[in-house]
Amino acid sequence: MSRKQGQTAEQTREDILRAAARLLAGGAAKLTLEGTAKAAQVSKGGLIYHFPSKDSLLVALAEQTVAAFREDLEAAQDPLDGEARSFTRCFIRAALSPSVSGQKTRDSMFLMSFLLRHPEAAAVIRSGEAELTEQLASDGVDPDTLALIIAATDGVHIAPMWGGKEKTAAELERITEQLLALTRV
Amino acid sequence: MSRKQGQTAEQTREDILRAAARLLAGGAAKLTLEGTAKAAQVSKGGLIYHFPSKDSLLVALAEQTVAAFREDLEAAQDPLDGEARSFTRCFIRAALSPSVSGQKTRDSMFLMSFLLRHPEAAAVIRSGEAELTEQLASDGVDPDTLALIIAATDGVHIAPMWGGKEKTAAELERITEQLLALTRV
DNA sequence: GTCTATAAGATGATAGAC
DNA sequence: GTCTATCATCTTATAGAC
Repeated sequence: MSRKQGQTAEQTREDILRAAARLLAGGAAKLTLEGTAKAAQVSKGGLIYHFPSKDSLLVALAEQTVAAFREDLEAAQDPLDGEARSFTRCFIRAALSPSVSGQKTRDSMFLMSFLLRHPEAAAVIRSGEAELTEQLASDGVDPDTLALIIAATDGVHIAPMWGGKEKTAAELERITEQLLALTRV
Repeated sequence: MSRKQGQTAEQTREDILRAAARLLAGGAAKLTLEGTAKAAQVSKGGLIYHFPSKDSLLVALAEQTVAAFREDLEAAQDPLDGEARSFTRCFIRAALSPSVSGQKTRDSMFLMSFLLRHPEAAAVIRSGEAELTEQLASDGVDPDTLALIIAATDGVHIAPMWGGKEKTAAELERITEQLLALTRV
């Protein structure tokens, strides 16, 4: 009894991941298999066919999140910026670009903070983060300045969780400029 | 059958809140009444006497968290700093002082991100945060600079959740100096 | 490849003893 | 003021039909 007959297994898998991400983005306290299945318009059994355990679902979600930021990073590369410390500037633009930050920030922070409470998913996120931190550390920016840059980009994303308003594109632009300037001293 | 005979009700209440905070600080995915009671060395029934519902426990935890930061803020006031924008500097020192940040940051971030998923507790935290934001906004610092300061202090606290190492006292000092300098231009 | 049914365990909350 | 016992509900996961 195939409900999603027109779809490949891969498409159904993505439907499920998208549904789970959407539920968590809203700040839900918990994610249940049944609730996720309903939101993805799949039966609970159907979901479990694709993700044999809850952990496997959360790990897939974490992998998707890490991969998405990697793509944002590559999209933010500026072929004209051949100077020193260009990777750091690329990171700043990727982290603060309105297309990444606008609207999606609060959502992805809720998602991340949820995943970080589940050891297996947390390991995926932390290893992605460690790789990024290492790349940044070896880009030549003064360590204290780099610490400030990383803290500021993280902080921009998290503010909306406290209830702060999302930054406008103009505000993001001005923060981006302040941080970019720090890499050019 | 009073197990905690030597204690006042208030002391038992605090034992329970402390135990709950400790459990959540470790990044636990959920907080159960039974687990909390066990950690506080009280029976489940005993806990429920003090906190009639789980929500009431979480709200008390949120109130305690907000009040604690208020106290840190007052302790960070510098009677010698009578110049303009001194409240912003007070905030920077309070948020980044090693006694507040060291070791406690990751823990309190896990606690906060948990409470923010529970509407009633989240409301307490967000209203405390709104009050603080308003005080900062009216302290005279340029809005874009203030945005950077707030983002950076938030970011310093959250980094350890991603797996980043806690900042050393010296590193905190240098970030503090960079931010304080921004209020004096 | 997706579904139903159900087992097995955990959880929040109540009632009432001491 | 704190405890035990119990209930109703929810949740993950399995087994097996279609």
